[in-house]
Amino acid sequence: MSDPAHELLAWFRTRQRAVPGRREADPYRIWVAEVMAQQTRIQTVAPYYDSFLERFPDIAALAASSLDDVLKAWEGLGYYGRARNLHRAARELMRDYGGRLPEDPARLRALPGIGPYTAGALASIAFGRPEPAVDGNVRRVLSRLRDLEAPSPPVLDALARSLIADADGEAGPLNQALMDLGSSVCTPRSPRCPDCPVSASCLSLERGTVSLRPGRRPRRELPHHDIGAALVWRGSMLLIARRPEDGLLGGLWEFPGGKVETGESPAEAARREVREELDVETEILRPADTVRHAYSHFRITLHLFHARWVSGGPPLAAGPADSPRWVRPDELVLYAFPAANRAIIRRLSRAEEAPHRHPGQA
DNA sequence: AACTCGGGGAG
DNA sequence: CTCCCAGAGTT
Repeated sequence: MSDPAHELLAWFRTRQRAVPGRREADPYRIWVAEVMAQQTRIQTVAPYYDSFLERFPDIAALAASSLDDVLKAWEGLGYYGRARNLHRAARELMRDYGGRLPEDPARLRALPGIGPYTAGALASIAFGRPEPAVDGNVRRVLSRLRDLEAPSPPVLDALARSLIADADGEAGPLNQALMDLGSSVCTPRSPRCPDCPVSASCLSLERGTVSLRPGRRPRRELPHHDIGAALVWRGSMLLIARRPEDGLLGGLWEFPGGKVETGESPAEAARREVREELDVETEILRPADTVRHAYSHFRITLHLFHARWVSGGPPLAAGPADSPRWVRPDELVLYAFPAANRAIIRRLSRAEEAPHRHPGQA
C-alpha cells in the first residue's frame, strides 16, 4: 500500500540540498529566504540572501533602515514591491509584535508581502505548524499526483493538508519535500519520473498525462516599446531621478526618459520627457547606448543619448533622498537602478577607463 | 478572475 | 526564441 507522505519524507531526508533558509532556525532569516524565493530561482537568490542578512541581520535593523538602502540590497532581484513590503512589514512587527514574527498563519497573512504561500511556509517551516505551503512546484506535483488539470487553491490546500495529516507532525519537511520534488524531479518539462519517490501513487503517470498537468494558460504576445532617455550632463555631473514608489520598478532610480510617441524620434522623446517630468531643458548631443530588455508582459528598446543641461532642474547640491538630483558618475553605484539601466552604467564605467573627453565638458 | 509586477536560467 | 519560476496585491 502506497504511503506518499512517508515516501516524501524519507526521500527528503536523503537529499537535503544547500538552500537559503533551509538550515536556518531564525524565523526572520527563513522569512527573508521565502520572500526572495517568490517567483525567483534559487541560484539567483543565494548571493542576495547572504549579503542582505549581513546588511540587515534582524528585524530591528531592517526596520531602522531607509527604503533606499533596502532597495539597493534588492537591486537586480526584481519585483521590487517585495523589498518595499518587507521593509514595511519589519516596521509593523516592531510596532505591533515587539520585533518578532507571529506564529499564527492568519496574523502572518496580514503582514504586507506575506500571502497564502509565505504564511504557510513560515508557519510550517519556522514554527512547526501543520499548514500547507502551495507554491508553483507543489501545485505541479499535486496536479500530477491526482491528475488534475487546473485545481483551485482550496482543492490544492485540501490535498496538501491530507498529506500533512499523514506526516507525523513533520509539516515543514513535508512541504519542503514537495517543493524540492517539484524543482528537481517533477519538473515542468522532461520530468524524471523513474527517480520519483511517489511515482507509484501518481495518477498522471499511470494515465500518461504527466506532460499535460497542470494545464497552461494561453499567453498573449508581448508588446514592444521604444524608450528615449538621456544622460544629462552638467559639467561632470549626471541627472538621475527616482521613480514613484507604486508601479513598475517603484522607488528605483533611473536616467530620465519615457516612451517614444508615434511620429517622434527617440532623441525627441528623451528631450520631451526630461522637460515634462523634471522641468529640465536639454540639448541632445549624440547617441550613447542602446539596450534591449524583456519584462514579463512587454519588451523595451532603451535608446540612451548624451545630452547637455541647458536650464532648470534641481540645485547641484541636494539632500540624500532628493529626486531628481545631480551625481558624479562614480556615485551611480550607490543608487538602485533597474537592470536595463544597470547595463548602461556598466558599459559607461568601462568606457570611463579609456581616456576621453566628457561630452558635457567645455 | 484578471491583471500587474522583474529578472534570469533552462531548453 | 519561449517558458516559467519557493507569489502577492489590486481591481
